[in-house]
Amino acid sequence: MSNLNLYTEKLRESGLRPTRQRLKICDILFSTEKTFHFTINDLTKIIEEKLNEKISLATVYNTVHAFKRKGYLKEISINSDKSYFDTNTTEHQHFFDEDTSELIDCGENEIDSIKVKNNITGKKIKSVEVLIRVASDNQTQN
Amino acid sequence: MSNLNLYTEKLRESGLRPTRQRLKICDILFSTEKTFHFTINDLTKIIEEKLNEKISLATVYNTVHAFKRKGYLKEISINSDKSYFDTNTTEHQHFFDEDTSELIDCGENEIDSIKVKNNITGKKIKSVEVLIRVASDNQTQN
DNA sequence: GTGTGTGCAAAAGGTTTGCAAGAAA
DNA sequence: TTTCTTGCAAACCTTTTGCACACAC
Repeated sequence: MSNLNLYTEKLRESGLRPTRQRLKICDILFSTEKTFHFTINDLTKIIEEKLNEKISLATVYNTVHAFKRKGYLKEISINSDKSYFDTNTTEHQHFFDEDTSELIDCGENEIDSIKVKNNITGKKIKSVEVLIRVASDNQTQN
Repeated sequence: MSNLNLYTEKLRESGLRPTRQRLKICDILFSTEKTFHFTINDLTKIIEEKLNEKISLATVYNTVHAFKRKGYLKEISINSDKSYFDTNTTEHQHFFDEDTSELIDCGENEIDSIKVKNNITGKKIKSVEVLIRVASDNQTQN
């Protein structure tokens, strides 16, 4: 609970009122140096465990989407029943470990940046997302 | 309804019984030269319109997943409430038009093939998926 | 005070499941 | 006749919505 003033300011700058709930979520998401990946469900659990209190599901959804809209979070495309979010909003790609359903950041050492040589006429490129699916070798097929 | 024997054989080879429902779905998915993208909902509608009959939702899901497991269909990763499938199972990437929620195939003219320089230790790369999100320029943000 | 944000419960939407009846081998 | 498949409805899960109350400014 260290950067409360910082978060308060950041939220206000974005036109978001610094409510208790939003500040707590900020604290969970942005107070560690390490970036991380999470689902809404993960986040809800972390809130309950770390803060020993409940923030309503609707509010968690609202907040996460607000933060995404403001560019503080990125959503990651995976074929999954649920949405994954990333506190690292810089351009980078991901490994997805199918054994554990875990996302792993992928840096420049792992993959060259992708150049789109021809785009669809009349459209603008919003993002280029790469997902490298991995699994252990001894995979059951079928 | 031309390739029924072909489909029957193909299904049998895969250990799938060539039922009436599966053959009809084969006919819809594989009898055109063009590959295409669809959601379960799309497919269900096509079945109803083209065949003037209903195949139960559960069966459509079963069949699509069976075909995916056998490698006759690919699932495409998009952040979406629904799953998209592709009858083109060769390695290729996609544009996703956010204005229309439409998938467009992406060939070698549009993007270089991706080389993964370093993989996660102990894991095997299952696939490398690229999704290029596009939208028209005059996009409302926030 | 006014406008936002929160919380709850209900609803929605896509997908899965259990199970009895039906078809293929 | 044994095994796989279908179809239906119910269940499930994630996400969204409506609305009254509470909070921020």
